[in-house]
Formats: sequence, structure tokens, C-alpha cells
Amino acid sequence: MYSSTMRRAITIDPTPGRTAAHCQECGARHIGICDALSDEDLGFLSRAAQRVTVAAGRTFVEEAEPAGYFYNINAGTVRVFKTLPDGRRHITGFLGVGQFLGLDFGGNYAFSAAAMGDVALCRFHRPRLLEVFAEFPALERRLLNIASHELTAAHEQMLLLGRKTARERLASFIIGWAARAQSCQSATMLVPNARLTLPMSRVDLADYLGLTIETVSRSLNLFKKQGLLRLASVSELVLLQPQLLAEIAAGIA
Amino acid sequence: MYSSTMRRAITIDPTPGRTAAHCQECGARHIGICDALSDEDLGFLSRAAQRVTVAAGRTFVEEAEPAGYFYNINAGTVRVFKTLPDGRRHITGFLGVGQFLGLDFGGNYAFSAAAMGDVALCRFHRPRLLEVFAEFPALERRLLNIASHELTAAHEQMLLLGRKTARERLASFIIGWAARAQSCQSATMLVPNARLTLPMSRVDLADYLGLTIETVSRSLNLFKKQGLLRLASVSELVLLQPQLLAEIAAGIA
DNA sequence: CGGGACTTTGAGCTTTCTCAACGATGGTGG
DNA sequence: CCACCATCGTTGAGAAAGCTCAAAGTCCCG
Repeated sequence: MYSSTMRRAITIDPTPGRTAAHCQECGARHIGICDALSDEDLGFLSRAAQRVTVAAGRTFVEEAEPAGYFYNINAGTVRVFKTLPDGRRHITGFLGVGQFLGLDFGGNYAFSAAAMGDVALCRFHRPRLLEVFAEFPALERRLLNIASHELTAAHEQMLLLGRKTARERLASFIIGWAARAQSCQSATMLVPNARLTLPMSRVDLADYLGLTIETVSRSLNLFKKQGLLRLASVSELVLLQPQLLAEIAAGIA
Repeated sequence: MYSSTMRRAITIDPTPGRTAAHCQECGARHIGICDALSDEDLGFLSRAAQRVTVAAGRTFVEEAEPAGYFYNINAGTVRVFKTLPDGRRHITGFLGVGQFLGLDFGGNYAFSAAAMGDVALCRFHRPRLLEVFAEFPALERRLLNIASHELTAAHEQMLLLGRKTARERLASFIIGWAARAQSCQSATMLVPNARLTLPMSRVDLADYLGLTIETVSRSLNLFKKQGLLRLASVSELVLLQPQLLAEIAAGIA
């Protein structure tokens, strides 16, 4: 089922020498925490990092295991999730390039993380990262800023999970994902008829929205029937009425 | 309905002189962010603060309004919540002494906040707070630590809202609240037969757990019938079987 | 002692879940 | 290149958890 390379969960880049070049080519250079540093300062951060790649599908962080590393995503998408003993799963987020995980410096990870496609990351040993923080307060400030925003996003997701209907949840997700894809701040700026790729399966979607795959499928096809969107393929959709979708997401329509 | 003092949402302490004394008497002195500073350094932070009191029931932060202040709670309990246009409400947290709100330095508040009883707070103008950060990096570090933990807690709450049953949600809340009251780390250390006060109404509980008041009431009385707890009064309960409750909360039983 | 707000309990209903079958899609080997 | 198979998604029918609406009970506070 797995090839020999897929068996290896994590591959560590063996060339720590060309670090500066790495960062210049990196897709995350001007996003997230790296963006807080100048090219020269980034060299210091870079030397504290191990560059690792994770094969598609592999879980590289296991909930409840000792939290040894802080990760920053260089390429690919990561699924972060928690599970209950009987197997029920909840996905807390889909992280993309420039986003990080493992911020909580508690003793053990409070979540699991898996690569959705092939993923490249910078990995930092915690004590090493603290050294870098001491050297560059700007990093810590940036981290606090991002964490604050994530906290706000988490509260928004709680509202979704606690009080929104299935259709509202799906509409919220679609609008949010589209905004992220078009990197626009507000849902009102969304371009209609733009093609939107959903890299996650219906199972993932359901586990993210607190629903079942059947309800996700039904809601999605209801939107289709109502002419709000078109399903170009099973994982690609075209927003015909982003405005209306946004209203459903907000609980207005 | 309201007395003249209740009408005033926020009362500002007019004596900014005795700041050092204030902090020594403050219940939050050795919790949260204040605990990160020495007595002398705290004087600096204290001089940046306005001490305010909020009458029971008053909403002192309104969602979507310009985010001018950062608050730290000195006494009382604060309900933090978000609402949908049609009135549906979700409570994201009950904050107590030493906890803060208003961390997200975005343009507008993403939540509302109301005093559950009479509340005393330290209020910081944002630009002023940033000055303090520049002076005391330890503060910022502490803030990052706390924010990280809150993020972890938020993810746990998402699991609750997305995947737990009504009984599991209520059990989770009770166990968590008891642990907070007894200030113990793990639910396994909970003292049985301890009296636990719930300062919030069933409506609050429902809006926190993503349920209705009826379901909260039914679940609670089911626990009572099963001998897991006793209702000393409507807002005070005695945990007879904290172990079992913890198992229900974890999704095992 | 009375009134208002909150809580509990009951009965019926709705949304979503569960279980099951069918259909589409994409990769693989003949 | 096509047929096959595994996986994933869709659709349908029935069940159930939790919601809604309604009424009765309780508690606090004046």
C-alpha cells in the first residue's frame, strides 16, 4: 500500500548549509513569522531550523505525545485535529503556507497534525526557539499578533459549531475558504464565477464543521440546486452568488 | 428596574495616585499578566491602567465597535459572547480574576463582554499598552504563553461543540469548572463531595455549550437521577462521582 | 405574602444522523 | 486502451437526539 518513501513519515533535509538560499526561495518568506525578520536576521532563525518533508497522508504530530517541536509550514496543507477515544474526530483547522503549529509550550501536544498533500516544514526544537525569541523580540511580537488573530478565528468557529445550521456552516466555510484563496479581507470583495478548489474530502469537511458527510453532501447539492454555486468537479466549485452565500453564512438568509 | 448607579455602565476610579497600593491589594496580583512583573515594574504597568468598575449585567464591550481597550479582570466574572443578526448567541468563555480580554489588536472587537456580577477591571488604552510592552518584554512573553493556552482551550471547546453529545458537553463543563474552582490541573485530582457554585444561569450554560436551556436542565437532572451529583440548590451542586463525570466528559462512558 | 424571573417537566416536531444502496471517479494492471 | 477495482461522493428512508412550544413548579426579593 505504501511505497518505501511513503513509509518514512518525516524526511530531514541533510544540508543545513545553504540556509539563506532556502529562505529566499521559500513560499513562506513573506508570510507569518518569517515576514517579521529582515533577510540577515532570518539567517539566524533559519540556522535554528531543521527543514523536513512529510509524505501525503502521514500524521507527523500525535496528540498527547511530548511536544518537542514548533513547526512552520513552507509548502502544502496540514490538517490539525483532535479525537475522542471512540474515534470521533474534530478538525480544528486546515493550515497552509506560512502558518505554524505547536505554539502551546505545554508538556504534550493537544492535537494531531497530518499532511494533506506532500508538505514541507521548518521544524524548531523548543529550547532552540526560545533562544531565538530572546534574540529577536520582533518574532515574539509577531507570534503574539498571529495567536491573537487565531484566537478570534477560533471564537468565530465556536459560534459556527454552537449556533449555526448545517447550511450556514457550509456557506461560512466556502466563503472563508474563497476569501483565503483570493487573499481578500472581506467576503463582500469576493469575485463571482471564480473557480475554488477544495483540497479536502467530504469527511474532512464534515469533521471540520461538526456534521456528517451526508449532511455536507446534501447541503452542497442544495446550494447547487438553488443556483448559488456550480460543481465543476467533486472538489472544484464555482461561486455563482457569493453575496447570497455570504448572507447565509452570516445567518441572514 | 435599574438604580442610578446601575445605569452607569462603567465607573472610572478617579484616584490614579495610589496605584502601587492598588496592586498589592488586587486579587489578580499573582495571576495572569501581572504575575510576570516584579512589584516595582508593576508600578509602571499600573500607571498605564485605568481602574474601572462595571455594574452587574452591563455589557461593557460591544462586538464590532472600535477596539480601544485591553482589559484585565481584578474582581468578578465576565461573560464573553458573540451574536448572530437574528439573536442567536454563543458564549465563548466565562472569564475570572486575572484573565484578560481584548488581545486581538484588530480594528474592532470581535466579541461582546458583560459583567456577570459587579466587576472590577484594569483598562489599558492600546497605544499605551504597546509602550508598556516595549518596556517589559516579559509581559509580552507571558501574554504569548497565556494566549497559546487559550488557543489550546479553544480547540478543546471546538471538539466539544462539534462532536460531543449534550450529556458529554455538560459533564465536560462541570468537570472543567470544578477543576478551576479547586485550582487543580487534572480532573483525576478532583475532590468528591465538594460544593460547586455555578454563577451562570441555564441560558448562559446553554449558550456556552451550544444547547438549549431545556436540554441543559434535562441532562443535569439526569446526572442527578443517576447519582453522579446532587443539586444543593439551583446553582450549587455537589459532585458525588467526579470520576464517572470525567469519563462521560471524555466520551468514554 | 405576592410577583417576576428562572427552572423543570412534558409532548410533539424538526434537523440531522444512521444505515444502506447506488453512482462517479481515478488509478492500475491486463 | 480499456476494464476493473477501490475509494469517495450522492441519494434515499427511517431513527433519534435535541429543539420548540407550553405549562407547571421553584426561588428569590421586595
